[in-house]
Order: sequence, then C-alpha cells, then structure tokens
Amino acid sequence: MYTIGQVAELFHLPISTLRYYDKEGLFPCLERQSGIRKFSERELEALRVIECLKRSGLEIKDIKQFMAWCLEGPSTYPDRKAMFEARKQALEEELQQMQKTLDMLRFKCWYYETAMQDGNEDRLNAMLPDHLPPEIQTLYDNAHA
Amino acid sequence: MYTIGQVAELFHLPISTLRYYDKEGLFPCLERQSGIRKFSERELEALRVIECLKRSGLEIKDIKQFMAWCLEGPSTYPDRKAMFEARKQALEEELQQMQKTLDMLRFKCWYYETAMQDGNEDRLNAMLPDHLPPEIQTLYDNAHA
DNA sequence: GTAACACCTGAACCTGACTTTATGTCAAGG
DNA sequence: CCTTGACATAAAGTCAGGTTCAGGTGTTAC
Repeated sequence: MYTIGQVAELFHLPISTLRYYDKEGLFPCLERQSGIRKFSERELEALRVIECLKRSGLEIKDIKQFMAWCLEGPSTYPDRKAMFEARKQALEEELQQMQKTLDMLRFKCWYYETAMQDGNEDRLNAMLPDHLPPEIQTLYDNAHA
Repeated sequence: MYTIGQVAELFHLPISTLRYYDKEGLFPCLERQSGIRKFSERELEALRVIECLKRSGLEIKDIKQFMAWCLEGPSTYPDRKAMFEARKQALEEELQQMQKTLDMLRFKCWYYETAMQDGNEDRLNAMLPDHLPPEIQTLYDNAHA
C-alpha cells in the first residue's frame, strides 16, 4: 500500500496528475482509508499501462474505456485487442512520417552547414532540387516522397 | 499570386489557420491589395517550411523566430543550423521511445490474441514476466528496457 | 497540545493551436 | 439595386491535459 505522494515519486509524476487520473476514473478499484487514497499493486500496474497507452497517443477518456473493459472481464478481450491493433497501426504510420521529417531535418542541417561555409546560399540554390551530393540527394528525396 | 482561399485549398488547411499564422507573424513579407492578402511563391515556400517544422515538434513562436532569422540574412546561419540540430536530436530520441512503445503494443496484441484463445488470462499470467515464447519475450523486454 | 506536514476537495486557471462568432467591406452577377 | 460570396477584423470559445489555489482534515513529533 502506497500513499499518493509515494506513487508520485515512484513514477516521477506530480501528485496533481494522479488525483486527476483518479477523478477521470482511471483507478476504478482505488480504495481509501478515511478519505486518503491507498494505492495497491493493482493501481501501480494500471499506472504502467496508462503510461504506455498515453505514449501510444491515446486520450484519457479512451484509457478510461480500457479500464472499464478490464473490469468487465473476458468478454471484452476482443475490444481490448482491437484497441491495441488500432493504436499499433496508427503508431507505425506516425513512425514512417517521423522518418521523413527526420530526413528533412538532416538535410536542413547539411544545408546550413554548407551555407555557413559558403557565406551565402547561392551555390546551394543552384544545386536544388536535383544536383545535390548523392547521400544528401537521398535525404532530400526521402523527405519529399 | 494567390488568395487565401486558393492557398487553403492547395495546402488542405482551413482559411482560419492561414489567418492565424499571419497574425502570429509567420508571413513577414505578406503583401495586401486593399486589405486583401496576396500570397506569392515566397509565402508558399514559407508554408512548406512551416509544415516541416511543425511536424518536427516546433511551436509557432519558434517558427516565427526562424522566419525572423531568415529575414536577417547570412549572419543567422549558425542560429538556424543550431535550431535544426536540436530538433534532429530531439526527434531521434522520440523515435527510440516510439519503437519501445510499438514493441509494447505488439506484445499487447499478442497477449489479447492469446487471452481470446484461452478464454482467460491464467496461462498468460503464469508465463509472465520471463517464460514467454522467444520472439514475444524480445518484444516484452524491449518495451521495458 | 500544538505545530508541522501530508493529505483532502472543488473550482478556477493555464497553454497551444486553432476555430467560431459577430460584424463589416467590396466586387460581380441577375 | 440588391444579393451573394469571398474576403476582412477582433474577440471569444474549444480542447486536452494538466496546475494552482483556498480552505479544511488527519496523523505524527516534540
């Protein structure tokens, strides 16, 4: 059993956030002793799942839905699986987009490195868009694909 | 020369967003004819850069700073490069985190697939945390690394 | 027994990036 | 001439995800 302050420290979260999660129904089984929240292993596990779902882009209300499904038992396995599948696909697409953005950023770093050496962008502008050094061309093309 | 409506269509952005960007100073050279915004090639190029910087996680006010540097000339090449370097590093770290999250999601998909087959989580709970099938164990470990 | 401290509540406030609303100007078409 | 449609403005509203605050309670330490 942990107090809210101990859990906050364990998870490096502000106490206010834990209270907010509770208010939003993310700890449906949370118990209290004379008003004071008592966090058990069940809530810690919930918190681990919450962190994962949050990172994967879910909103609080969707996480609440997931918690509700968990309470409901095995009949909701398909819902829970569908939710994770959907998130997985969304994240995979986001990852692809990020790779493109990253190539763009790498290109821009090279661009300004070169501009600094030249003192201007004249030579660079003459090279664009298809007379760049080979590996830079790849970055540029990836970023615009 | 384009009207705000044409640009909105070209970039699949609401008109209100373009006006908001203008209000925030993202088009420092934008001209007007009797009050009406006239978007030229310069603003389209700015918009392409804005989209990239936004995807890379920059806030509007930082993008505004970048636009100001571009106006200022070659003396700000180092600032612009530093900005892209910082974004590049941040995005690379974020990408790593996302890979971990993705492994967690893949694990959860397998978990609920298995739970559905079993009709309960008893066997799964007995396998956790270190008696999982080999490739699933890898996902699990990566996600918690 | 009283001070210090962690806890409680509910409500108001905050930030970023828009979006909506209310109101107004202006040129072209029926 | 008047309506329609695209443009303009300022100001307020929205949304997620918290944070802060005022005012009160409970337990522990001396």
